[in-house]
Amino acid sequence: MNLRDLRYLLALAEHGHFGLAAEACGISQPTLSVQLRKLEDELGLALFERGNKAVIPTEACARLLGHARGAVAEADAILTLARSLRAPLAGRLRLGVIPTLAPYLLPLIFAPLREALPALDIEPWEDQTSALLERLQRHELDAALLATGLGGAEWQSLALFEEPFLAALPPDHPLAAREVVSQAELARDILVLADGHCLREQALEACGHRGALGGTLRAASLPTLLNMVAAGYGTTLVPALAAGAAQDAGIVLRPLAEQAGRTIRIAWRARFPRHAAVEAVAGVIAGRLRGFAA
Amino acid sequence: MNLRDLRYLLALAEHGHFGLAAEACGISQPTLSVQLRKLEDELGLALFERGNKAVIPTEACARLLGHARGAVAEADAILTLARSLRAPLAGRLRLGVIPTLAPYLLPLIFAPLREALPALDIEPWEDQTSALLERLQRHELDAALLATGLGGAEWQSLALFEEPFLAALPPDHPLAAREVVSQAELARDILVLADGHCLREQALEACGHRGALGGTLRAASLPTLLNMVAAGYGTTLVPALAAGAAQDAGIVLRPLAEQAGRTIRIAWRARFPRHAAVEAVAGVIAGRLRGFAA
DNA sequence: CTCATTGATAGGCACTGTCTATCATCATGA
DNA sequence: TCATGATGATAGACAGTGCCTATCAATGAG
Repeated sequence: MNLRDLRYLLALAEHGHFGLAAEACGISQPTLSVQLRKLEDELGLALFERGNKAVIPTEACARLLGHARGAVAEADAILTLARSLRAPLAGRLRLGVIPTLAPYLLPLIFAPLREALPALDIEPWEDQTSALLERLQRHELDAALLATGLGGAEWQSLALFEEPFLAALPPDHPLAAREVVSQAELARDILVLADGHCLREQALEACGHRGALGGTLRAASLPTLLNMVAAGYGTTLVPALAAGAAQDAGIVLRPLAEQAGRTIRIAWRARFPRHAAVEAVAGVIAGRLRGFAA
Repeated sequence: MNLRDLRYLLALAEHGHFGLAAEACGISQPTLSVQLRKLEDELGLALFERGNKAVIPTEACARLLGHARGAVAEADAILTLARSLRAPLAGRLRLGVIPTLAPYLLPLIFAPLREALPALDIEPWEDQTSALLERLQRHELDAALLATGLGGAEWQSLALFEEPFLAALPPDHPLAAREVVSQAELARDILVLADGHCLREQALEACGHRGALGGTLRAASLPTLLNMVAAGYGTTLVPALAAGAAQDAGIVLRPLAEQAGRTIRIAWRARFPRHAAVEAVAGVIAGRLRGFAA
């Protein structure tokens, strides 16, 4: 049995006339005769009583018609739904974002994304890099905004923009009087984020620290870290997008003597079929942040 | 798109593995690969993300799966329903019966029919011959029990049994003393049914009357006619199956000098596909009434 | 590095859905 | 009564396609 056969069945039941039903189906009358006979043979029962003036469904046929209509309707629903899903730039896109980026970047890009890709429904998910990659691998995310490069043929990624690091100092800190701060000076009383944040390692590396800091306070989030710096517990490096939040917290920002920063990338599974949507999102974000490093 | 394709789709979504899904569908793995690729091409979207360890439905696919399940379920319902409808001796059979027969015959045959054809659901409909034939023609009845022969290639019929006529007399009627009553004597004060009842014409013909009776009382139904005879308004002919009812009404019955009666037949449209059911019913009725005329 | 697993591809075969042409049946009307 | 038109069924030919076996390509494990 076939969806086509069911369409023929419905057409014949509706028209009560082989010729007209065949025309409605876009086939010839003999074809309809043959196909319907086959369907009757397959089902093992007479579906229509052929009269001289009319072709009338048998009672058995009448009881099948509802199901036939149901099957055809479901099939049509699939076709319709597929047509609406076909546009790669439409539908839900689950986008992971690391915590040191999300609160500062997302407000900047939501409006441009909505304007450029109105049919794309972006669903953000904030977590640390390793968690995001696991979710990507489990198909629980479609793409992620990260600050680390990643290798392996299973991943694909695009660089979006460079985000410089700035020295963050309490207002009464001796270095706050300088125009420019060197990493070595900053490193003496630097505070960093807790384990798992990629910014932690990147900040340590930028300052020349190699191992972990013993006994140093560690903040669980960037806002907390900024508050600790503002309260005079030490210094830190902040990514440039968080500059506004840092200043609001009462922190003094200074450029680094040796420029340092991180590259924000968007990453996805290499086999992800809707990579076109990801690339479109990448284009919008890169466009919005163009020239940001300067 | 095809029901088969949808079954493949569901199997692959369930197993997440081309080889296993193909085996479940009873086809080879390459066939499943090809067919699924075709379905993806037709729908214009990727349905599965092929990984090295697993084949995972895309979100678009997940939204289609429900409809696919629906379509397949409806198709299966058609197959199941067809299997149960296939038995020709099952299901509803709408059986017309003329009014001068129904109340006397039906009580006799219901039990044997239920026993012999338990799956057949007989739905009686009482009306006069012409109305029954119209309903048959409109497919509102499947068969009818009639007392008249009927010609034309569009009809088919089987004789079931002969039903003799008996002379029906008021207890105090002069003829009630006879052992046998001749039609000519009976005809002098005969009462007949109203127009439309086939028994009216048959009774008149049996008594030698050719035209209509002027000014004679006409009963709308056989029970009424029997009551009129019992009350002494005149005589009549009753079909033998109504003998019990006539005697209950206080009527004296006598055999006719020249045997007369009517043939009860079952009739159906020549093209009716379930004629096997009608013929089975005919067999049961004929068997129950065998030897009735004697 | 080698081997096993998994999905994709190629070529060939058989089935079947479709067409045109034609027939059989039946009702209608001159 | 017979010709005519309408309707569905049948026959034969052809093209499309679903399916198989054989094989390849990519990937991951030992």
